[in-house]
Formats: sequence, C-alpha cells, structure tokens
Amino acid sequence: MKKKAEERREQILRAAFQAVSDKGYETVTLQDIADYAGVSKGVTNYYFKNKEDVFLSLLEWVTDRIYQHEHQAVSQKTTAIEKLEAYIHSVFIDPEKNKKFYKVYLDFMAQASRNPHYRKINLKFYENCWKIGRDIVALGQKEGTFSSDIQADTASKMIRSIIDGCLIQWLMRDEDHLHEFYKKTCYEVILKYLK
Amino acid sequence: MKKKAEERREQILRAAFQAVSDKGYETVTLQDIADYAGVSKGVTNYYFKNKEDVFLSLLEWVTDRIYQHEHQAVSQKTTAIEKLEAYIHSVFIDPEKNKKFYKVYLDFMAQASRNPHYRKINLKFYENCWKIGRDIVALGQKEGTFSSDIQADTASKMIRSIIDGCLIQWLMRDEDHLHEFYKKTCYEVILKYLK
Amino acid sequence: MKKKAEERREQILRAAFQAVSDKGYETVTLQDIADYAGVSKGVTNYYFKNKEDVFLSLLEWVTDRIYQHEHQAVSQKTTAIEKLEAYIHSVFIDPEKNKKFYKVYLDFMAQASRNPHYRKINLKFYENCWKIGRDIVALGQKEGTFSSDIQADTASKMIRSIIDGCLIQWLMRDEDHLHEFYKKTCYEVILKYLK
Amino acid sequence: MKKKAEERREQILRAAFQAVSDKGYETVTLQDIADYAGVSKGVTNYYFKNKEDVFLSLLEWVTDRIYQHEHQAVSQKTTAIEKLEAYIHSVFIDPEKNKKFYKVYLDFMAQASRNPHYRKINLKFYENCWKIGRDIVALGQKEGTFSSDIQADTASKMIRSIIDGCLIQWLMRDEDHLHEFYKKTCYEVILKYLK
DNA sequence: TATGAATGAGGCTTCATTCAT
DNA sequence: GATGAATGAAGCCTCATTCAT
Repeated sequence: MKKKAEERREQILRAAFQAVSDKGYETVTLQDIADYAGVSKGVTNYYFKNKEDVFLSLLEWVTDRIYQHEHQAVSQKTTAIEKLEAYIHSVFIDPEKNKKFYKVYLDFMAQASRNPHYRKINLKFYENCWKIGRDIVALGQKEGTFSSDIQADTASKMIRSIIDGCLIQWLMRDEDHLHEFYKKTCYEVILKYLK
Repeated sequence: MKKKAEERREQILRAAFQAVSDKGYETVTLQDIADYAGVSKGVTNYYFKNKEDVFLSLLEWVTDRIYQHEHQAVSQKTTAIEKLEAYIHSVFIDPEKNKKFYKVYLDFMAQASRNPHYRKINLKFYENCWKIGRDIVALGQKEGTFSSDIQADTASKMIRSIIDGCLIQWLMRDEDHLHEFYKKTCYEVILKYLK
Repeated sequence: MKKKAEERREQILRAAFQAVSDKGYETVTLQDIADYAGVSKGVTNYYFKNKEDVFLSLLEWVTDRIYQHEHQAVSQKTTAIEKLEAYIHSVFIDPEKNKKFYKVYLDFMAQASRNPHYRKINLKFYENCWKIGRDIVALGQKEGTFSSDIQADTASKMIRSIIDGCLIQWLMRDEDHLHEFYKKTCYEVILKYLK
Repeated sequence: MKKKAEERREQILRAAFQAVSDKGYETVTLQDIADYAGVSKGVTNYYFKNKEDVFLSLLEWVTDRIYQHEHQAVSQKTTAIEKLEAYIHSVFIDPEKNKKFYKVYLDFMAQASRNPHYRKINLKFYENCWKIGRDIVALGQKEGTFSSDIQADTASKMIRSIIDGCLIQWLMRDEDHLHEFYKKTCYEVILKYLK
C-alpha cells in the first residue's frame, strides 16, 4: 500500500504541475488540482498535509525530474563539447515543455524569494545543475578544450545563470519561434566564455 | 490639483512597491498597501480602478524608474567599456535595492507568463534595456573594442539575459555577500562574450 | 435664495427620477444622481439630509406631479363619462412616460411595503387619486349615468386598483404595443363596473 | 444524494423567502439568508451560483408554489362561479400570507422592470394565472353564466390585473382588516365584468 | 455654495480545511 | 481510502457620508 500511496501522490503532483502551469501558483485551487487529477477534492488533503505541502512536494518533484533528465543526457556523452551540447539540448528541450516548466518555475522562484522552504529545494536543484556544469568544465579543461583561466566552480554558476536568463527572457517574449534563437545563442555565449 | 493627484498615485505606488517586496504579489492586500502608504483603505480604489490596475501601474512605474537610472548612468560615460561598466554598476546597485526590485520583478514575471498586460509592460522594459545594450555594443564595435563578429542586436538580448540570470540566481541564494561575486562575474562573462 | 435652493432641489429630483428609472432604487448611487443632474457629488448632500431624504422627496414630488396632471385633465371635463375618459387618458399617457413612472413607482412600493415613511407619502397619493375617482362616480350617479348600487368610496378604491393592476401587468410584459390594449380594456372594465 | 441536495436548496429558498419578506430584496444579505436557514454563510454559495441565482430560483419557486395552490383550488370545483370563488379565495388566502408574498413579489417586480431574467420567470407565472382565468371564463360562457361578449383571453388578463391591483393597494394601506374588503370587492368587480 | 478627496463600514465571493459518512 | 458537504476566514470592491477648501 506504500506503493499505491506513492503512485497516488505522483498522480496528484503531475496534475498539480499542469494545473499550476495553466493557472498560476496563487490562482490554482485544490479543487483545480483535484479536477486535473480526476479525483475528488478531499484526496489532496488526504495525501498532503496542506496546500503548501503539495507545492513544496511539486517543486521537489519537478526539479528533480528536470535534473535527472539533464544528468542522463550529459552522461551519455564523452567529450566536454558533446556534453555541453547535450546539456543545452536537454535544457532547451522544446517550446512546449520549456514553457510549461518555466511558468511553474517562475512562480516558485517568486515564492522562494520570501519562503526559505522553497529556497532550500531550489538550492538543491541549483547544486545539481552546478555539478553538471562543473563536471563539464573540469573535463573540458582536462581535455584542453576550455581555458584553464576560468574556475570550474564559478563557471558552473554562470552557465546556469545564462541558461535561466535566456529561457526566462524567451518565455517573457512569448514567441515560440525564438526558442531556436535563444538555444543557439545561449550555447554560443557559454562556449565563448569557456574557451 | 492634477499635480496633487499625481503625487498621491506615486505615494501609493511607492508604498505598493515596498509592500509587494515584503509580502509578495499575491499575498499583499489593498489594506497592506494603504497601511504602508499611511492612508485609508478606500484611497487605493479612489486612485486606481482596482487591484490589478495598481499592479500594472506599479510594474510600469518601477521598470521605468530602473531604466531611467540605467540610462542616465550609461549616458554619462563615453567609451564602450566605461559605458558597459557603468551599466553593470547601475544594475547591480546594491544588495538591498536589488533584492527589493528582483523580488517584485520575479512576482511580475510570474504573472506576465500568463497575463499579456504584464507581458506588454515588461516588453517595453526589455526594449529599453536592449537599446542600452545595443548602443554600447555598436559603439564598442565602432571603437574596435568589441568583436565585429557578433550582432549588436543579438548581443543586447544576451546581455540582459545574463544580467537577469545572475541577479535571479543571486537572489535565490539569499547570501548578500555573493552580490559582489555575481556583479564581477556577470561583467566578465559579458565582456568576454563581446570581445 | 430660497427660490434658488428650491430650483436646485427640483433639478436634483428631476435627475434622480431619471436615474432611478434607469438604474433602479437600490442600484442608483448618489454619484449617478449627481451625474444626471450635472452637478458635483457633494451637492446632493447639501440639499438633502441623506440618500433616503432624496428618495422620500422624490416620491412626494413625482406622485404629486402625476396627481396634478390627472386632476387638471379631469377638471376640464364636465360629464362623468368625459371625466372618466380624461382620467384614463391622462393616466395611460404614453408608453414611454408610463414606463418611466411605473418603474420608479414599483421601486417605491417595494420600499413602502416595509418603510412607513414611503407608505405615508403613497397614501397621500392614493387619497388624491381616490378623490378623483370618487368625484367622478358621485357625479355619474347624480347624472344617472352610473349605477347607484355601488358606493362611490368603494368604487374609487377599485378604479385605482384596476389602473395600477393594468399598468403594472403591462410594464411586466415589456411590449409597448400592448399599451393601447390595456388602456382600452382598463376603461371598459371600469365602465362596466360602474354602470 | 440528489434528494438531499434538493431538500437543502428548498430549505435555503424557504429561508430566503422569509428573509426577503422581512428585510427586502436589496437589504437582505446572504448572511441573513444563512441565518434564517440556520446554516453557515458559505452554504448559500455552495448550492447557488451567486446571490442573483438564489433570487431567481426563489422567484421561480415561490410563483410556482402559488400557482400550484391556485390551480389545485380551482380544479376541485365544477361550475364557473364556484371556480372563480375558489380562485379568489385561494389568492386572498389570508393577510399574513398575502403580505409575505406580495412584499416579496413587489420586490421582484421592481427588479423585473429592468432585468429580463426576472421578467421571464414572472411571465411564466402570468401565463399560468391567465390560463386559470381563461378556463374559468370559457367554462362560464359555455355554461351561459358569463357574457359571450367578452373574450376569454382578454378577460384573463384583466382578472389578474384586478387581483394584483387590489392586493398591492391593500398591502400599501397596511391595514389587515381591509383584507376582507378587497377580497369581496375584487370578486364583485370581476363578476360584474364577466356577466 | 459647491467641490471632490478621503474614510471606513459592509456585502459578495472564493477557497483551504475539516469531518461525517 | 475516498468523498463532498459544510464552515468561516479573508479579500476586493462599492458607496454613503464627512469635511477641508
């Protein structure tokens, strides 16, 4: 039954993800989430302590999924350049998915700016992302592909800043066709920075 | 009397800015704003059509102020490098102010991701910022300081992406002392990109 | 200045009449009335104690005007039948005016059913109307036109009941062209009753 | 469970009827209705979309109940005169009930004069009432009791006009003992008209 | 006299949460 | 486990009224 419960929770989180993406963090109601999940209103309160608990769980779940996806993509490549490409490629997955995630992610960052619980979960996500970046940079330096003037640690922070900065700006412009532009340019900026 | 009303509106916007920064876009109430402004509850509805009108006005007001400040800083310098430095310097003004603004700005971007009214105001802000960046890059290219391989237009988008990406990451980490790090590194990344 | 004030009050009452007819007793605001009167918001409170005072004055003013009009019409005729015709004619004046008045009058009767102040004013109106009816019936009986089986007093109550009943039903049906039907049939019913 | 909900709605409508009768359409609050129903404030919004929905439902419910009552009374008699008597008797049921209903009904007519939703419901009520009247008149004509000069259709409109006109005037006069007078005279006027 | 800025009470409505079934 | 009826807190908004100018 532990198994069943786990599935139920994920079903709700998945619904919550879609619901929040559609309606926004503060606008979405527990009723909305229940509707999206195709369950009754009470269920959410049965599997989660309260609304905030749903959202904290959602942030954790979604950032972890994103990270796993990125990690997997990168780990399948061998050279630093290939890994960097794979990373960017997995991050800029496609307009639909990026939109869905970054809408929710912006909501959570807005919360995180005032609520340490969200901040803590986001920090874990950051650290995972930084790790990916740091490893790529370190590998590139070992390969001689990237400049040894830069610090892998510092670079990892910048890589994620640039990625998030680009995808947020892309989201704000609300023109799907620019996705390609931001993906390509983001990659170029990072590459030039690392070389 | 037109004058008086204008002052009143700004007084309320100023209060709203502080209130939203403290409590968050969705959490803040009109009562909060009135309290911050030291006026009665009804005043907000007297000077603004409704809550959303306050917020739209606030976004417009605050982004315009920011832009004016940046513009002024840059226009006082003559070389591209000086201008870029001045730009970064005026953006990364200080931890307190950056925190205050980016908290509110994140809130608004979260709204903008679903509400075209906010998106439109933000786009105007973007365009202003891009203009600053584009002019600096174009000048740098004319001076021979910056590479002529890059497009000023493209670069201007990246400059702002990097800036916002850095400041958001900085805000999320909630460590004031990192402000210096992000400011310096942001500048370096941009410079390396432009050269 | 007593004169001036009286004119101002009437200007406001006239505006209030139109405003209430358009928007309804409970929906209309003092601002609406001021707008209709082309004066500033404060004026209403200057010439009337409060909102209820405006409405009480309005009911008094409008019912008195109606009565004066009816009275004048009837007094110009000599025979009972002519007077009755003139009465009905002046009551069923035209669709536009009947609509305007009965909308307001219904509002006031709804109030009067619970508020004795309105009830008292309406009673005065009733008594005026009854007087018209009673005089017509008495004259008709003296002439030998109307049956002497009926009591003039009783008949006067019925005459007004039938009139109001007809015009209210007409108003509720919201078909202007039925005005003629109700006018004609109302007259016939009364006549048959009196003969 | 559908059953339970239906009962709840009726419980609320019953409470609303009493509350509106006591306090008036515009004065009554949802809190009042909840109090009268002995439930919490939220319940009303649970069973009805909003305040207007409560009122529309109330008008429909109450006019239907009245009609059913009248219809039943009439259908138990066989001759036209008996039916007419039964109709008047069921309409002029007693001062208490007439007061309660006509207070509410006046409120609704005041609304109906501007709001087509109310008007539509009232029209259905009218049509039901007219049907009762028309059938009585037609029967009377077939029996030879009533004049064949009048049109049943026209008469049905007049019958209801006279009834409403009398009961409204009676309500406005606020003297319970006059109930008998209006009942008797109303009947006489109608009878004389039909003969 | 007249204006309209300011106040604050009060109502509708939404919704997280509880809890009996 | 699951449901959804019921509660009541809290916010937005409207508007009569006051009052300084």
